[in-house]
Amino acid sequence: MLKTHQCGQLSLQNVGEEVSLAGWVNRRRDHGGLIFIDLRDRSGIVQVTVEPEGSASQEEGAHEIASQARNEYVLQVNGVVRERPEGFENPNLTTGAIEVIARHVEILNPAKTPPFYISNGADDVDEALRLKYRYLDLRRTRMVQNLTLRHNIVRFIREYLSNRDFLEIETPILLKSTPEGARDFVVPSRLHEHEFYALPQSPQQLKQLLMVAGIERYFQIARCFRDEDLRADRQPEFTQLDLEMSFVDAQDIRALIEEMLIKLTQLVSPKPIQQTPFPVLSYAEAMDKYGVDRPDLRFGLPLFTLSEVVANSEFGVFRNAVAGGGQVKGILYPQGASLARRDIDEMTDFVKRFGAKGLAWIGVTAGPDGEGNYGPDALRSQISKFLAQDEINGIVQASGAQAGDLILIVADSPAVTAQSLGNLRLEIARRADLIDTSQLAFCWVTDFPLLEYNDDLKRWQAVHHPFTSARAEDWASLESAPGDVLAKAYDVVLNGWEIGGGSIRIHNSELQDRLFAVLGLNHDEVQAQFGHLLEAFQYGAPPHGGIALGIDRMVALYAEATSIRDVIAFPKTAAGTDLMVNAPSPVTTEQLDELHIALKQAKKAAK
RNA sequence: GGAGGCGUGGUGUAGCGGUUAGCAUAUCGGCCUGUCAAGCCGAAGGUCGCGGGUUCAAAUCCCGUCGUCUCCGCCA
Repeated sequence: MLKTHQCGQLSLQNVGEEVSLAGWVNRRRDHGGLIFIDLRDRSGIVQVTVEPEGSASQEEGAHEIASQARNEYVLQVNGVVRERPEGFENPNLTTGAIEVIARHVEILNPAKTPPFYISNGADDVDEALRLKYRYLDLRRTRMVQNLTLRHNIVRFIREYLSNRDFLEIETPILLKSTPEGARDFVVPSRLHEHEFYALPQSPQQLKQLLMVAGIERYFQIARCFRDEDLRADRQPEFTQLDLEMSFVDAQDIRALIEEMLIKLTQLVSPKPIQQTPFPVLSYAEAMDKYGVDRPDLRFGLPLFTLSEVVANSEFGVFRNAVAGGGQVKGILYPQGASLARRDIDEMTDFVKRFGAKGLAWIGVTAGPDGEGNYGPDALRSQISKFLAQDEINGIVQASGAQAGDLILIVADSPAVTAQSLGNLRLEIARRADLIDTSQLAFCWVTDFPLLEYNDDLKRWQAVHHPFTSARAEDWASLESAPGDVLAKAYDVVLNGWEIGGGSIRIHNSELQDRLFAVLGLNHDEVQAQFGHLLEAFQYGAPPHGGIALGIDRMVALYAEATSIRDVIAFPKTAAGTDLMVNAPSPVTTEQLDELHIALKQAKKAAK
């Protein structure tokens, strides 16, 4: 070993010891006589002090070598740990009470000047540059911390589940394409002309087959692949804690995961959990109150329904929305009644992104008059003149608005209303700074619909996936009222991010056949896609269910990163490219020939 | 597939129709024994992403294009 200690671990305990350190020059302060070098390794930073040339503390030449060192040079330093003289401690450094007086300094490797700052904590470097030089970006303290946190989280999960009799089992990466769900990444087969593997979107079918195999308790830290467009919280390849159990019901899995998340949080986060046991909301409740199926419970601002109040209003926008099967719902902007018109216009544009045609607003500037009415003097609104007095009173009452508050209203289809107000709720919280970031707000969302109607395909589709079981009492209405059937499915949500979801599966091939029939899949299609699974279920499949947690998102939340890219060592850009290795890239004609592949004219080249 | 933001010395940015393209920091040289965002003096460093257009004149306005970020669609 070139080193006896890690830089960041030295303390007053080590005073007097002769140590060998090796690491990178974080910063150098050359006073001509004295030279200070902040030496950095993964553990942290320690100050190396090189005394003037000829000092008894050092070998000949050490000062000269130290004066040649530059940022990011790789150094080995031998010297004695010394308590810093009084008044020269650095409280900003964990090792700030001591310093290492250099006896011998050696440059193990010089370094080019890095293309961006590594040593200053600022996070303001162009991300494309960080990604191109990711190996330098990862030297930064923040990134080392994120990778360490990720390791600790995964290690805890492995231990927790192993202690509960789970087996970690690997499943294939080269697998089979299924047209359902996300777009697959496909891999051409050399040995089988014109045939392809697909990378798994998740190990879903394999973990169910492991249950048929009698494994009973399985987990895997699994890489998953989906060829869909990216977002800040979505990468084409991502990591899930994939888990499946036999002989359980939804509550068992939820209890297991909830305990794991609570213990994990205690281990890796200084923040308290807002509420335990985790609140449980039905999907219907979540949509009604928050407009999303992954509510951020760190703040209030519930949506309220005004459909009944304005169903017969003179105001056509409201009346027609209700008459057409839509909804009129609102949200409160606390102390927003005096917002500039420009702010309101910005929020109107904001909800239009989600399909809303407009945003009605009523500023409540004063309390009601003696008869309980909110008259013109108490309101600031572009629509109040179209509304009857009792409608206005009803709206204010339903909103719970106090003087000074602003009521914002959307009238549209239930889907558009929910989406626009659900997102507006987050926007208001950001604008008014209402998000309590000192807590972690977990919750469960349950009782999802089993099926949703796809207007484009004119058929029913599985909301979760086609192996999800309906609630026992709902099987009877599968064919008669598919849209009303609720699933034994559950999502776990943290601070408004869906961090996981799962379900109890169908283990009975008769019920599975009925579901496929409702999904409009004919026998041949089912056999081609899922035949192996259905056949397996005929050999004594245990009742089973599971869950998958998004590791990248979890780590990002604990790390307070805004993008999962910051907790992935080598992530891809929003266009799915890797800027460091330059992927994807063309392959040679020889490679294509072996794969029996001919390329069509590229779209770009055709122009 | 669509919408929007950004692109100026290595890095971060100012400039938004006429500037010698400014500042900070990094880099290089000199001085310096207690700094920790060290300091002081000096130097070097720019095809203003790329292409076209408008104009007497473009970093600046317009169009296209490339890269990147965010969002919508998409993500069982």
